[in-house]
This record gives sequence, structure tokens and C-alpha cells, in this order.
Amino acid sequence: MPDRPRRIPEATVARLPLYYRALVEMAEQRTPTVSSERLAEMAGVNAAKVRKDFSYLGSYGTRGVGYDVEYLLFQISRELGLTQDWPVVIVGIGNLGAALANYRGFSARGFRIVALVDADPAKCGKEVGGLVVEPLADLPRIVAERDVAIGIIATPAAAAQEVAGLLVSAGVTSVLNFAPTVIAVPPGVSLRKVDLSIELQILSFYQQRRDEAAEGRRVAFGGLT
Amino acid sequence: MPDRPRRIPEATVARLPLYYRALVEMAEQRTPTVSSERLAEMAGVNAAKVRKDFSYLGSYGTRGVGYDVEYLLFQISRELGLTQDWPVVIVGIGNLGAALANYRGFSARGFRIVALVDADPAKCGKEVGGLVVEPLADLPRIVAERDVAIGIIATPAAAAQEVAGLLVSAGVTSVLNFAPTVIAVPPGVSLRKVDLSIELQILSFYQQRRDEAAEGRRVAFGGLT
DNA sequence: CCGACCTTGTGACCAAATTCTCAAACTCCC
DNA sequence: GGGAGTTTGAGAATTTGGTCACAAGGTCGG
Repeated sequence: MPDRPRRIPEATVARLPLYYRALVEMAEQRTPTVSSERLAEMAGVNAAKVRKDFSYLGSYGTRGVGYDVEYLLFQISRELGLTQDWPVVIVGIGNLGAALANYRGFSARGFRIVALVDADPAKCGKEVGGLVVEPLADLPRIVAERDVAIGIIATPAAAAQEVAGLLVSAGVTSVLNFAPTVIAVPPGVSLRKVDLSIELQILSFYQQRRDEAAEGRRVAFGGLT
Repeated sequence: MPDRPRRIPEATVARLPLYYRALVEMAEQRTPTVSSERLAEMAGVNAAKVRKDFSYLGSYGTRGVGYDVEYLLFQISRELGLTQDWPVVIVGIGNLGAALANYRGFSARGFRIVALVDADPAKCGKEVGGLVVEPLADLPRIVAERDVAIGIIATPAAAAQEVAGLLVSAGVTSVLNFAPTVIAVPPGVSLRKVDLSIELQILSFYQQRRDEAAEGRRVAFGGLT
């Protein structure tokens, strides 16, 4: 048993998947070793950060050489829990839920979508991405029988909190929320959120700042209107 | 002209959309004022953070009373650039791109999808979410004619960097990348990314930690297998 | 108009994350 | 085997973000 109780900073955890992706690519090209600099470039961060991040996992590199791609890939996979596969349920099969159900990137990383659930009886029974949509009432049974640990919420905002509650009482301990609302989960349950329009709003903020700055310069320098 | 060169921390900018959403909700209920505490609850943060965040924007509250919902909403909208509407182009009309094209949450915040673009000739001419898919070759013209400032990339990873380049040379200065790969844009262009499987991987990390901890306890206490 | 009560705004402190820096440790070539 | 060249690992310094605590400034009832 390795010495587990190392504490890995959240910011580092959030970058591990980037390194993972870069390493998978290197492994596919049969590159035996990689430097922190090269890896940094591929992951879009800087080299010092890469090395510091890896130092939290352990000393897996060799000075003067770099990191062994296969070995590091294994260590990161293990750390991220990607050596096993995780049964996932998606609740809310609208446009977004259906797109997620069809998304190939999940299964590639060991996330296996085992059930699609929707409250709308009209949607139940339909097939989406190779699975039949099941009624919300069956959620507890589905989670228990198929050993689901991760739930994805892709419902409208109004239903999200209720669904989160159902997921948690059914036994799900990790929740990914796509609904544009804040939801609460009890301690001991992980929650992450993805909000599409928030990302656009952040872009809008900086975009507007640039536009204003440009406007300011144009006026200041007395350019033509 | 307000005193603009206030520097607003990135972390604060990322939370403004949360406050915005909460305030819209309060405004709909005709609530005239709101305290930092109430707002904190709705946005899922703590009250001190709310007040500190608002203090970067200016002193818009009244001691002993709280914040005027309408006024604060206006200030935040203005700050986020939501008082104007932003023409958006989506490149890559697969499952995800189509879901985004149909997503109602964008238009509700002033993001108007004005074009859908795909490299696949088979997809061009088809209608998705009320728009006809146009060929990638027309991107420069589309961006110029429709004054597009924001581009969304929803292509496969392999095409993302090339599309980013096309968007930027066409004049787009804000890019939201859904493709599971790192892309580079020149300075002066904003880039944000949403990676669906990365979020799951982060959940997987913590999920696995919990499972291991539970396992450790079970073994340590000599529970039944 | 006064005193009890609320709630903001912010300075001071604390924690987390990032960057800098360089000794240590390795390879490779001669 | 020794010296030049690489590259890691990690302590120190810096920057950024978060929390605390409370004075300042407001309301409101009497």
C-alpha cells in the first residue's frame, strides 16, 4: 500500500486530467520519455507548475532525462481513479442530456453511461445513444443495482435540486451539475458544475473591457468617427 | 465616464454571473432589496465574499439595508457587458454543437447565435435550432458581415486548433472551446474552455479517495468482508 | 432626536497557488 | 572517468484569493 495520505492541492487535481491527456497522446506516438517543458506546452501550462504538481504525487521523474511516459501515465491514471470504470447515470435527457449520452469522450476515459433517466413519460422508452430512457421513479433501483457512483444532472434549473436529492439518497456520491442553478449536496458528496452561459458571460466581461479600451484610445487620439 | 481602470480579480469576475442569476431571480419576484447574506446563500458562496466582490465594483449597497436589487442588477449587467447583445458563431455542429445551438440559456443572457458552421458538406444546408448550417469556408465573411465577436468551438479535438486560427483571423476576439484539447490563441484574444470529461475525472479522483478511505476503515476495524 | 439594531465596506490577517531559483542527479561524449 | 549539458525536485519568495472582525453609516420605533 503506497503512502496515501499525501494531500494534493485542488488546483493540482484539476490539472491532472490535462497531463493525462497529453501523456496518452505521447504514449500513442510511442515516445518513451517527456520533459516537464514539453508536457507543459502540451497541457498549456508552464514547466515549473508541471514539476511542482508531479512532486505532490511523488518523485516519478529522472533528473537530466525527464519522465517515463508509460510509468507516469499509469501513476496519474491510478491517482485519478481511471484504472477502474465508473458507472454513470444521466438525469434529464433534453438536448444537452442527449448530447452527453452520445459523447464518445466519456467511455474513452472509463466513464460508462449505464442509464438515462427522465421525468417526462413521453421520453421514457425512447432510445438515445444506445440506451433506453427510464423513468425517474426507477432511479433508486437503477443506482443500487448498477452500482452507480456518479450522477450527471442535465435537467432544467427548476428540477435540479430535487434530482440532486434523489441521486444522493439513492447512494450517488459524486454529482456533475449542468443545470444553470446552484444546488446543495450533503457533506461527503462531491459536486462540480458546468454552466455554459456563465462561461460566455465571463468572455463577455473581458470582451467589453477590450472594446471600451479601444474606444477610449480612439477618442483620446482624436481618430475619425 | 466612470472611473474604469479598477482592476477586478479574476475570481470575482467568475462569480459575477452567479450574482447576476440570483439577482434576476430576486427581480422577478419583485424583491426590492437583498442582503449580502441572502445573496450569498443563493449564489452558493459566503457573505463576506459577496461584499468583497461588490466592493471591487463600487459601493452600491446601503448599510443597514442591503443592496437595491434593480440597481445592483444593472451595475452587474453593465460590468458583464450584458446590456448589449453579442453575436455568436458555433463551429462544429455535432451532438454537442447542435445541443448548444438549441440551448435557450444563451439567448436569455443576450448571446445571440447568428451562425452555425461545419466543415462537413453533408451537414451544410441542414437546419438546426432555427439556423441553416453554413460551410466553414464562409466563416470569414460570416464573422465580418454579422459582426461576430464570440466563437464557440464544438468540433472534434483534431480540428480545434485550426478552427481557432480561422476564427481569430476572421476577427473573433473571444473563444469558448468545448473540444477536448488545448488550443492557443494570440495575446489580446480571450479563451475559455469547458471540458466535459475533465470534470468527471476530477470527480473520479475524489470519489476514489473516499472509496479508499472507506476500504481502509473497513480493513482496520476488521469488518466482515 | 436618541438609542437599539442592522448591514455594508474594508483593513488586517491567513491560506492557497504560482513562480523563481538553484542544488542535486542524471546522460553523453571524449 | 571527468566535464559539459540537461532536467528534476523542492525551498523561498511572491502573488492571488479568502476570511475575519469591526468601525462606519444607515434604519426605525418611541
